[in-house]
Amino acid sequence: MLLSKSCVYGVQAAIYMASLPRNEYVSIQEIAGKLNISFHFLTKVLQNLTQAGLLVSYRGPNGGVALARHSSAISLADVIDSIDGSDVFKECLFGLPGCGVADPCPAHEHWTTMRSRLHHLCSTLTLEELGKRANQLNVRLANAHGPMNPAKLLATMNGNVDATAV
Amino acid sequence: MLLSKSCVYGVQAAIYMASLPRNEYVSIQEIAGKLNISFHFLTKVLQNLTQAGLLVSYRGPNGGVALARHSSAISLADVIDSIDGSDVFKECLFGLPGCGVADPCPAHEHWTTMRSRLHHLCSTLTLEELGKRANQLNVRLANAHGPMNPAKLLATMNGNVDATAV
DNA sequence: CAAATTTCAGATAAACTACTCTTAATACAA
DNA sequence: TTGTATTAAGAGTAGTTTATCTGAAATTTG
Repeated sequence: MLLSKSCVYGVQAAIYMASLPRNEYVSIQEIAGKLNISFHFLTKVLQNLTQAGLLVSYRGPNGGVALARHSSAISLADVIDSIDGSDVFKECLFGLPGCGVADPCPAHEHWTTMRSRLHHLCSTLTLEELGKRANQLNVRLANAHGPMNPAKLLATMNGNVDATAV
Repeated sequence: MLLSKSCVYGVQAAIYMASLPRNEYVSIQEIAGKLNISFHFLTKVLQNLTQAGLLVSYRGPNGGVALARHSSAISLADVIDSIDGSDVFKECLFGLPGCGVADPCPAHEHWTTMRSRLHHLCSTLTLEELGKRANQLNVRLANAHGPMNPAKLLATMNGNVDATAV
């Protein structure tokens, strides 16, 4: 996949925070519960975002994490950058180091135009917009709508997905 | 990265074959040598391509692998499909299973247009074109121009890359 | 037929990613 | 001050990907 799982978790958490009516401290436990993500793992992921200055954190009762800026001032690219690094938007399609105009790979020209479009999309997509969409009917943020029970789990394992493809 | 390393190796090998003046059996050892890839690993990767019908193989002296069709009839997407699977061009940005019009993620609309562009690019980029480009001056296919010696390796580790960035 | 060359197939090892667990540090509340 | 809730930090575990190695099967050449 384009993004690492850590990165996806971070993005999902950020969108969840942006989807709340007000920007306030939310405990990581709550976020992990809503998104069905391992609490301990999410903790580590969100540390990246606080260290990058995208989130502010507060320890102790009623503490948690909150967006450091208004959701309209944080782009999807900001979040991706902080977790997976900016290589996603810079890398050669074949991962060749130093691939550039002076020493290109065969797909260089085609890929750079593609890649800059991708970068532009992620840079202009703000958490505000994504949060608004997340609040719309029939839009979901995480894997399952609720906690997975054994029956559901078995159903998905048998390929019985509850939604149609594109 | 978007593509797995196995997939990149397969693509590089396919482009190398397409860059040759005539389509003939080439030993995997030769390809691995030219591209600085582990011979045994490349062998396993190319087996995927032969099983997918993109290559034909021949055992014994003067044997090897060759393109099963004309290089203009094999797209980059064909090769990617055969190794990494077609999920690359179908997957949700966040990897949510069943993400579609009925049950979308917040980024669904934006991502699908992006993804279809990517798919279109890879489907229309043929090995013929990529092979031609590979034959042009200053275009390279693989990681290093020659085998890496310890001194070179050390130099790159110190950030001394022999090519300029975009 | 024997020897050399090559792909095919499977076992093993190393490296990386994803995840879990434990212990600290911090802040509030009774 | 003691207990509790919360993030921070880091060590440890499991699974996947990447890479290496060995032997077998196939095919040509002498």
